[in-house]
Order: sequence, then structure tokens, then C-alpha cells
Amino acid sequence: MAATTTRVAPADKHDVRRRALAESALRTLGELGYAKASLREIANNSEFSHGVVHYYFADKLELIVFGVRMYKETCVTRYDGVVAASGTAAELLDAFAEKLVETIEDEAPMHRLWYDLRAQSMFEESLREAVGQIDRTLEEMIWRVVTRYAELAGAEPAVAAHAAYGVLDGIFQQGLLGHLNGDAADPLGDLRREVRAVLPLMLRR
Amino acid sequence: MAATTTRVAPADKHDVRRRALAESALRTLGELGYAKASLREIANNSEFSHGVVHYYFADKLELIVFGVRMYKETCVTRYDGVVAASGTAAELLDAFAEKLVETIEDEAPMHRLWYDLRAQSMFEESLREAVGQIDRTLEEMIWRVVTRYAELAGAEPAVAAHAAYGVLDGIFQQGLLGHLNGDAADPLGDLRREVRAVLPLMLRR
DNA sequence: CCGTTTCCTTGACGACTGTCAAGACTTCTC
DNA sequence: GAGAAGTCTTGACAGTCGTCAAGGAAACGG
Repeated sequence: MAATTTRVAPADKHDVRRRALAESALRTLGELGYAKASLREIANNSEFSHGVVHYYFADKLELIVFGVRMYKETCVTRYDGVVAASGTAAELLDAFAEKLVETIEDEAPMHRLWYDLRAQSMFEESLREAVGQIDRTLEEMIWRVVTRYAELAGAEPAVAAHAAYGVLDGIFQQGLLGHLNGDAADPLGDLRREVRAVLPLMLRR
Repeated sequence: MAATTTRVAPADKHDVRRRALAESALRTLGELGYAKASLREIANNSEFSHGVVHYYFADKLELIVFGVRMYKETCVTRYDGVVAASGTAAELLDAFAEKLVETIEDEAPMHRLWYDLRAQSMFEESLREAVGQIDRTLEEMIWRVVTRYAELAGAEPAVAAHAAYGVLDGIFQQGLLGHLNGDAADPLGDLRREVRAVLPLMLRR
């Protein structure tokens, strides 16, 4: 039966290839950025040749959008673990701040790509829908953290979901910039401190 | 004497041309984004031909960096007027929120370019110094608003300058995204409300 | 085992890119 | 007004890009 080689259903194989290509695309985009990542470079970082892209995708943008949507799935539950594991407001605060720092340490290229693509969406119409969906999903993810934090603290959030996301995303982005561009002494320590200072301010008193 | 035609000192003329070119570059970049703005397109939006760029600049990046530095000068004092004109904390809060909204209404292309370039700086080493300088300058600008607001309210800021900038920049960025990508019903109204809700939270109580 | 379908590589296309050299045009100097 | 210096245009260069067509390779169905 050659169990491990071709176990996937024939219809799924197409999708497996698409995912493999998209993964290479994300890796390359995270390394070079949207402006400089070519299809040939993306294919070089995969096990295929450059022509195969147009067998699985209509054009470059469809590949990127597909990859961006994949990326969302891995992002969406990143902080749900710390929410579930924390029994007090202080615990949640520390764990959340720590998780944000770890995210930058472990996946900086992926996140600079995200900010790159979000900026590109302001110029490139075709990216808007996918980027907008992800941004809303991230907002919901952050909102789950904030509401749970408020609940544990016995208080109400002082701002709406959209504002809370903007606030924390802004701080996170500054941390990423500092980490990658190296203009601060200890950008990730700053990020940790700032999250611990700002999140409590978002509770009504 | 032909008073108006060639009044500039010969040494300055060179700089006047560089500024004219850089201005065209900023206009084009704001329209097309970093990834798609070519030197020929930039020159087309100016009164010169495409070859002249390399007479005044070593390469494309030097032109862009020069333009980005120019942009900073126009940005840096944008909110100082509302700081000077406001006599109470509530006045300052309203005027500042309103000014942020106006900024997006009047100069959206310029600001999507800023976020584009800041994202590019995470990939392109050559942009980092200029982008970092501007980011720090913007932080100082925001900090002047926050400290004056705290002063008028008779309180101390609850967060440091870096965090305050991250928070407000994040909210502003969400407003710009909503305005350009059109995923919300009234993004600028949301921005105004959010600023008025968040800024008071940044005071120590 | 042959024929068919699916999958992938190769090579080429036209268009576009940043760069630069050659020369024309303008402006200044004597 | 001739020569020199500065300014700008034009055209070409070597690359790279996304795209696609032709055909080989592999998997599949009979």
C-alpha cells in the first residue's frame, strides 16, 4: 500500500501543493518584502521551478493572497492559550506581555511581512479584502484578551474593541520596529513594560 | 535685473532642483507606493526627464531618503498649533482629535506612504536611519501634546513617551486603513471618538 | 502494456527597471 | 561673441520581472 507516500485524496493533492507553494511564498516575502520578492525567488525557496506557480495560481497576487489567508489561521489563536491558562488578572497581564515579546523573538520576519502587506493594501486594491479580514480577526483575538482581563479584574473595558486593537497593535509595532531596526537599547523589554502599563489603563474605574 | 527669474544664489539652485525632484517623488510614491513607483514615473510627474535624477542624486534610494527627510520637516509641527491654541484640557482633546481626522482627510496618500516606507525600512537597511529619525521626531511631537494635555488637566502622564506614541500611532493607523480601505462605516468618526476616549486614560489617577 | 490525464520543467516573450554615457541646450565668464 | 561650465534630454545597456506555451515526465485507468 506504500502507506506514507500518497495517502492524500486526489482532490486534496492540489490543495497540498498550493499550500506548499504559499508557504514558500510567505518565507520569501518575509525575507525580502513585497517589493523585492519575485516568483522565481519564491520558487527557488520551494521544491518546484518557477513555472509551476501559474499551474496552481492565476497570478502572483492570488498566490500572495492565498498565503496571507493561510497565515491568518496560524495567528488567530496565538493568545488564546495564555487567556485560558491565567487565573488572575495579574497572571494574564504578565503572560500576555511575555507572549507578545516571544512572538517578535520567534517570528519577526512573518510580522514585518504582515505590516508590509497591510501597507500595500492601501495601494493595491486586490489585497484589501484579505488584509481587512485578517485585521478584523486580529482585533477579535485581542478583544478576547482584553475582555477576559477585565473580567478577571472585576471591571469593564474602558474602550471598544477597535480602539483596544489599535492601541496594542501600535505598541507591538513599535516593539517590532525597535527589534529589527535596532534604534533602542532593549526594545523587547520596553514592549513588555509598556504592555503591562497600558493594559490596566484600558479598564474603567 | 529680471528680478523674479533667477534670484536664487547659484549654490542654492542645486538644492532647489533636488527639492523639486523629491517633491515629485513623494507625490508619485504616495500615489503608487514604494513597490511600483519607478524613476520614469517620478520624472513624468515633474518638469524634468527621467535621466536628470542621476544628475542630482546618486541613486533611487538617495532620492527617496532625501524626500522622506523633507517630509519630516512638514510633519513635525503639525499639532503644535492646537497645543498653543488650547486653554483647557477638554479644548486640547477636541482640537487634537479633530486635527488627526483632518490630517487623514487632507493628506491620506502622504501618510500611507509613510507607513509603507516604515515597513520597507524593516527590509531595506538604507532606509532605517531616516525612518528612525522621523519616528523619533513624531514621538516627540506626540509627547508635547500629551504632556501639555496632562498639564492642563493637572495630572501626570501615566505612560512614557514611547508608549504614548505607539498607542496614538496605532489608533491613527487604524483610522487611515479604515478611510482608505473602506471596511468601516465611519472610520474618521471612530478615530475621533477613540482619541477622545483614549487620551484621558493616559493620565495618572 | 498502451493511452490518457495530470503534473512539472524549460525556455522564451515583451515589458519594465535602474543606471549611465553621449551629446545638445542653456547660462555664465572673460 | 567665443569658450567654458553647468544643466538637461535622449537613447541605449544589462537585468529582472510576470506570464505563458511547448513539451517531457510521471501517475493513472483500462
